Amino acid sequence: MDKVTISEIYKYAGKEVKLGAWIANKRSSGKIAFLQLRDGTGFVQGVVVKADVPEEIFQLAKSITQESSLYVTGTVTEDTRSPLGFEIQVSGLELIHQAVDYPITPKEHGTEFLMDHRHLWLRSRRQHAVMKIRNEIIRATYEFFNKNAFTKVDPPILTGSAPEGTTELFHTKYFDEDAFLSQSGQLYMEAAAMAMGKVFSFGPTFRAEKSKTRRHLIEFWMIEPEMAFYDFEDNLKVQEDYVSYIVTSVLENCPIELKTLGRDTEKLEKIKAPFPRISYDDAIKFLHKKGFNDIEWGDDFGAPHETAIAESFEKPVFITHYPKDLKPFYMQPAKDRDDVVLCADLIAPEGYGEIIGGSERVHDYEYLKEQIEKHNLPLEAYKWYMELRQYGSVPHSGFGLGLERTVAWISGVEHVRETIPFPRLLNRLYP
RNA sequence: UCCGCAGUAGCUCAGUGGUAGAGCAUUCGGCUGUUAACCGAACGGUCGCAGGUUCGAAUCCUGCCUGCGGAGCCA
Repeated sequence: MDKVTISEIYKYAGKEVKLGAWIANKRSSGKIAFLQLRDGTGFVQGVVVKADVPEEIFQLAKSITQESSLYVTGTVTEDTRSPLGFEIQVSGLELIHQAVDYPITPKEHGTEFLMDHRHLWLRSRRQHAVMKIRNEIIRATYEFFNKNAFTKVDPPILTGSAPEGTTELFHTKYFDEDAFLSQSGQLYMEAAAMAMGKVFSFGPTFRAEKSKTRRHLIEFWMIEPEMAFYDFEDNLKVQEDYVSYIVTSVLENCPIELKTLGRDTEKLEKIKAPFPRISYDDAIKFLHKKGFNDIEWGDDFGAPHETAIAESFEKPVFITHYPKDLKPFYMQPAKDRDDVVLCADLIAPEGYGEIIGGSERVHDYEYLKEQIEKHNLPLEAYKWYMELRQYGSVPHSGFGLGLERTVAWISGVEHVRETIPFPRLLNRLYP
């Protein structure tokens, strides 16, 4: 008899198998019991017929509690009544551990309760599906960048200086020195691009902001590619190819998960490069036409503005050429005008907000020095960064994609807190 | 940090001045195709905390705590 997982059960139709599983739910009547089994690879129903098994097995099936663990033996049968297409006609049950009073019942629960039990909530169908989609996006990310000759480079997490200085950083100690948790690996990735050509990083990022919305986490994961000899246009091309690639991969490899989540896959099918673009100038005009009188040229967009722009497109949309004063010091100004920079934010459809921020970087030493001084940043801390412009400086570009926002959008879940196994939120450091 | 909403059984909620309620979970009984199974019964309470008004407060008032939604900022 083969020991199998639920994901490969379709290969064993008509055969007897053994399976390690947990009880997700159970229904029983006097002479038949239905066990909803899960093993981490999927969900399948075990059917226990009183007349076909020893009495103690049937009694065990009737009395077994939610989330108890057991070994199940039985014959795999095709059955159209099963969503999976297969069931197990149970012949034997071997209890491993009886669970008592599992807190997450089949009825509805509030967010606070579920978050307090996040370590158990992950077992549910919906959370399982989101984690599988997150994994597929991670897998597809490595595949995409490897196929396109990028090298993965890992920037440090402990840093001595603030890359942008604007957002709040987590402060810690590095023996006797002050240190901060990384809020972006970008500056290090620029150094890496000068060594390796095309690079990407994939790691955690920390922002000590008092943000409290469905798009924010205190600790989140970011993918940050950086490419030497790539200008603004080349950069956008990589971004739309990359985003299209991960959406296609999820559609191909996670159909059951998307169905579990009730995701409208027709909307995802449309996500193919190229993506539409709108300049900041035109976006302001567009908003004025839409009746937004609370915004003028030079103001940053708020969430309602972003959503209004995103809603007029079926694909993610690039908002390009923002005013220089709204953006960090390292962005390259446009060739024909000095008041806007060669940057783009990619706004996801359906109100999920900005998933990418990217730009062409300044490669002129004198101009960069001017900008650092203008932003009142300490030159000494950026000495190594400026040296990249003293030894064979080249035009280069890069971007950062927020993993959790991307997972939320592709999965169609409302809040990013469900897209990371153990979210760190404004009021949550546990479990 | 600001604005709004909420806190009652293990969970989700109803109860808006007069004996503390329902569904789910749990336990017991019934049921051969259930899909949040169903039917019957039992068990289950410091009504967030502190103070106040009142003959009487889950209910009205004040303060505090916690959570949720949104804003700002950002990925």
